[in-house]
Amino acid sequence: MRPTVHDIAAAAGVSLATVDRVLNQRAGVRNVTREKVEQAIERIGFVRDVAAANLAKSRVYPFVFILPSGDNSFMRGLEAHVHAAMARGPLERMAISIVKVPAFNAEALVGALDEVRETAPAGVAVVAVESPDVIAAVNRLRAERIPVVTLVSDLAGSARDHFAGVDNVAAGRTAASLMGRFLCSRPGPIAVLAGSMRVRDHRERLDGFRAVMDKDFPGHMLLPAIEGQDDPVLTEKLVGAALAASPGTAGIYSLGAGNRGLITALKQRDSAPPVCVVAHELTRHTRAALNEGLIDAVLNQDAGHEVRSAIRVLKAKADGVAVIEAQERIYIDIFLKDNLPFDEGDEMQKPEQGEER
Amino acid sequence: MRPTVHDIAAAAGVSLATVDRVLNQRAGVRNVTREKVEQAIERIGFVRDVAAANLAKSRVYPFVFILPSGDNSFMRGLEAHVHAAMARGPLERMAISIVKVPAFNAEALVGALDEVRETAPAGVAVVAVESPDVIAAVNRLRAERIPVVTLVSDLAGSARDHFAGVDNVAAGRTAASLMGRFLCSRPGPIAVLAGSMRVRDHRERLDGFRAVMDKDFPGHMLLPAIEGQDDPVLTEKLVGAALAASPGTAGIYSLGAGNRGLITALKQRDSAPPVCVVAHELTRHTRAALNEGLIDAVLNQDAGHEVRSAIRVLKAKADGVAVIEAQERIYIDIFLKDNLPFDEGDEMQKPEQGEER
DNA sequence: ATTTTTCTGATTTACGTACCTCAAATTTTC
DNA sequence: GAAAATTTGAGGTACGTAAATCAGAAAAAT
Repeated sequence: MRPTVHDIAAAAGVSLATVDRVLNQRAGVRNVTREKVEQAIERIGFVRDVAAANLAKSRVYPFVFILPSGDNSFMRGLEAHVHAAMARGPLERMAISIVKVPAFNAEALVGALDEVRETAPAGVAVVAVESPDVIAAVNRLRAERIPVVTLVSDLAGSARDHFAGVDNVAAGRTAASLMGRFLCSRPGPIAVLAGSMRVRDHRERLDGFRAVMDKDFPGHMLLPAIEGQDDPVLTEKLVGAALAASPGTAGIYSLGAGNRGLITALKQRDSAPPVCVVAHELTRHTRAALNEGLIDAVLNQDAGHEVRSAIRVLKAKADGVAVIEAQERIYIDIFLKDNLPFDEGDEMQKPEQGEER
Repeated sequence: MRPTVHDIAAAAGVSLATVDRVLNQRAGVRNVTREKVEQAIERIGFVRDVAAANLAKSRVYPFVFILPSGDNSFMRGLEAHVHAAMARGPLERMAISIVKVPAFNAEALVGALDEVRETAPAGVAVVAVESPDVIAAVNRLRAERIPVVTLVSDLAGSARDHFAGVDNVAAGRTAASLMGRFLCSRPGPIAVLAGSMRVRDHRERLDGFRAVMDKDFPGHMLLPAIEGQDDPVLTEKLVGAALAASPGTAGIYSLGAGNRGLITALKQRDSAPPVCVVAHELTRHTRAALNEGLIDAVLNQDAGHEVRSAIRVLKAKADGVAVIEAQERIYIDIFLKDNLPFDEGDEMQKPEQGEER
């Protein structure tokens, strides 16, 4: 049987009340006594029964997710997963709430972070925007011992506890590696399609992609990035124009949110020589395109994993329990048409009105 | 606030004792009363607080993992992960134990399953061997409402609750797809290296591999499978011989446990024309070979994920709680040298004395 | 040495559920 | 309609921890 607080009291030769004072860092214990108790805890290997403690405290964990608003459908998918977690929240004594802020707006994010801090939550998950002010705001949360997890997009230089997301440089490198090998030394320039170059994860992907392309497949020229602003119509137009301008284009790396427009553009040139396409995020559109052979590979980050991982980490941090690092590492999933997961139960991956990302 | 048993009693107009009798399916309640209580539960949306219930019951979950013995290092890695879970077991009221049976011995497995059943565990995870007797033994467990999860290797036709493992046919298909594209229409036969063709997951991988090769890359002949019995020395000899016999070999698919011998054999022919190699399971040997360019891609199943997933599912089933299907799907990880996870905290992936699988 | 302050002990209640006992009420059986 | 059997109610204790009160002991300050 696991030792209990009573066992500590007995082992330390003090009363239950004193043990409680030490355990819950209440005032009114001399240092000598405190040390005696702490040694006893160490000696008998006591670990607090978190479930019982929560029951006694009738504790709920108020967790806050700060997400960008707007119609980025990857983010909307992420939000759907947070909602799913909210629904099962009560079962695990969690009260998850969502705060939305305008995308890529550091000032608004700082405001949200500070407001959230006032409510003294048990943990905060945030899709970070890079800025010194945001770093400072996150650090203010940490200064009040509120656990912070960055989601999807990390915040380098901050005191955040954890990052729940993929290594985007590695993702870009992998995309280049696949692309280069799939091209089979067929020459021709490579087009890059992004939403906007002002987003860190997109920049990182491009950096990784370019690094491997330059090093391992130097024969290919990288065309300047097309910025489709995640707009299907605009993207289709720009991609069509780019392909017309460089008819010899050998490959396209779609590292952002423009897949739907990209796919439409690709369909309109079926007689043209094939182009090797590597895209990000598995949605119903990219899935279909993979199956049709329009897209050769899709790199995916599992939003559901990211959300659940963030919650697990927040809870562990709130409880002062160690996290299983290996469990919380988010892998880049590589999908070819041959290892697509079955559809069932996949609603979350393909938001209803969602575009491709 | 969540409704409690007291709320049920009030809502149904009965006493706490009666609510308790209904909730815990004790005898001595008329059907009319039972229905009244059940309707009240439904109406106010009561869900049992599992943590409090477990506390009251001082419940521990005795889970049993039945693993094959022998020196298959993938299995030993799996066992290490089970041990890791055992260590954190008490924290979550779990008492995990391991039963080892001779590998691929259906009779021994049946004996183990029946013996385990006697101990009335809260759940059983088993690396299945395919046989009607094993199916029957698993069904006997299920008949006593003991949750059963198959691990790594599934048991088709049984009443097991869940399979914690990858889709090996899809893995084989993916390997073929990568291999075919990486070969860039370079001709030549393809060698297949297996441990033994009597294992279901190996067979499935080969089936998937062959299907895609025949369909999408019909130019390549598949050489008969080399069975290296997971022995490094034997494997090295056989692979060396095979490469010498077919000097034009374009690719090697290592679908089993022979990676260490394979790598040694590959190193001894550095002047020979390059061979495209796709292997299974990321270990320190395959990782190094990836980095050196000896292996082109590694497909991996994350043993840690599988173990933790199995435990989560067993616990959920034992509690009568729904599982999050999307969370429990084990993906095939594809590793190129560009997306290898960092080393830190990776001990479990590379068992100390472990060979390549 | 006395007062004040600080520390410690003993005890109680609570969290939500499980499980037990005993008596009372109700239904069934003859 | 009485006896027997079944069903229900009321109440308590327990699980391991938190949090509180209040009295008493020890230390510090005067």
